[in-house]
Amino acid sequence: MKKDQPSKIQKAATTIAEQCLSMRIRFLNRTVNSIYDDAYRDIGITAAQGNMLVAIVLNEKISPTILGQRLNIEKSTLSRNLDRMRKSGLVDVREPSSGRSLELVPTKKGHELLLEILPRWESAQAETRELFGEDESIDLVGAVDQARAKLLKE
Amino acid sequence: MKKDQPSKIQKAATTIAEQCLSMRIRFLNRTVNSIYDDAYRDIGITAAQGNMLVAIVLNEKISPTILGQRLNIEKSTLSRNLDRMRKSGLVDVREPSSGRSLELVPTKKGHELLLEILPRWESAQAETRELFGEDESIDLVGAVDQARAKLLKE
DNA sequence: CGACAAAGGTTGTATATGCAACTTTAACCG
DNA sequence: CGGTTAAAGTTGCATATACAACCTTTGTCG
Repeated sequence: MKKDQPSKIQKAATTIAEQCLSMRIRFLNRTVNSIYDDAYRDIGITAAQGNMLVAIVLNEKISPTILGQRLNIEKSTLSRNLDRMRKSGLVDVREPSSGRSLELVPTKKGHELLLEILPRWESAQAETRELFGEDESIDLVGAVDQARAKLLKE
Repeated sequence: MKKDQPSKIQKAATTIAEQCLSMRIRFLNRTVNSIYDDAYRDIGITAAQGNMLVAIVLNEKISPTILGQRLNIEKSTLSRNLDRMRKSGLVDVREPSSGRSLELVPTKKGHELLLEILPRWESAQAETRELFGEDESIDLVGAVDQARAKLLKE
């Protein structure tokens, strides 16, 4: 028994399903970040907050605007994420010492938390590599870092 | 003038920043999905909904539970996403004809929307490939599809 | 058959995200 | 120096996401 000829609509759906990057990146995002969220859960932070904390520790006094450019996070998103991190005592959001940019500074608690994060990160990172294969993981780092550099240059 | 010896904390932050997959996948997710969201905005859908619609068109009468397994979307998330798509007339959520699984069926509007989606998807897909490089895009599709298959087998 | 376990969904709560509109104020410029 | 512009942030609203707790109903099995 022959199937019906696939309609234009079916063909469109097939093409998209077979190639779509958005679909795959969303899948990747849900799957991988749930691994990191699980790993960090017992120390009361999320993957999003862990990542931001790392960036702030490496860039003391960075402004939200610059941090947002580096991570490509929209300013309103960042504003609220920082608010949560401030409320849970991970970062200080200091008034500008000059100009109009706020200054982000990790608190003592924020610094110390990094030592709790590290082993959990290692385990989540290993689990992710296991799932997606060593080689692909490495390519991903390179590809994203290259794209980030390109976006920052613009 | 010599810098201070980097502390254990600084080293942890550096290691994570240089290698973390979670951070890069979040970046990728924000960056790429905003391209697709922009492309679809004028037809009133999001990348998330476009992706789900494609999956439902290719799998008529699929149940939310199965769809959730395929896309690795948590059932409560899916429940609310489907609710929005039902409200905007893209899918019917039918009562089970047998057993207890709902049946998802694209509406006429949902089907027709795919023809509007296709050219917008092509343009977003091209823009994404441009940004991340042809080769990396191809690897990404392969790597994610492989991981999806692995997760489904479990 | 009747009790119970498990599957399928929904709802409460919270985080993460982005767009649009707004406020404030530094910075610039005539 | 005063007026305008644009940068930096915040707030309102909406979507996407997940965990936990719950409700229903289907199977199952003694």
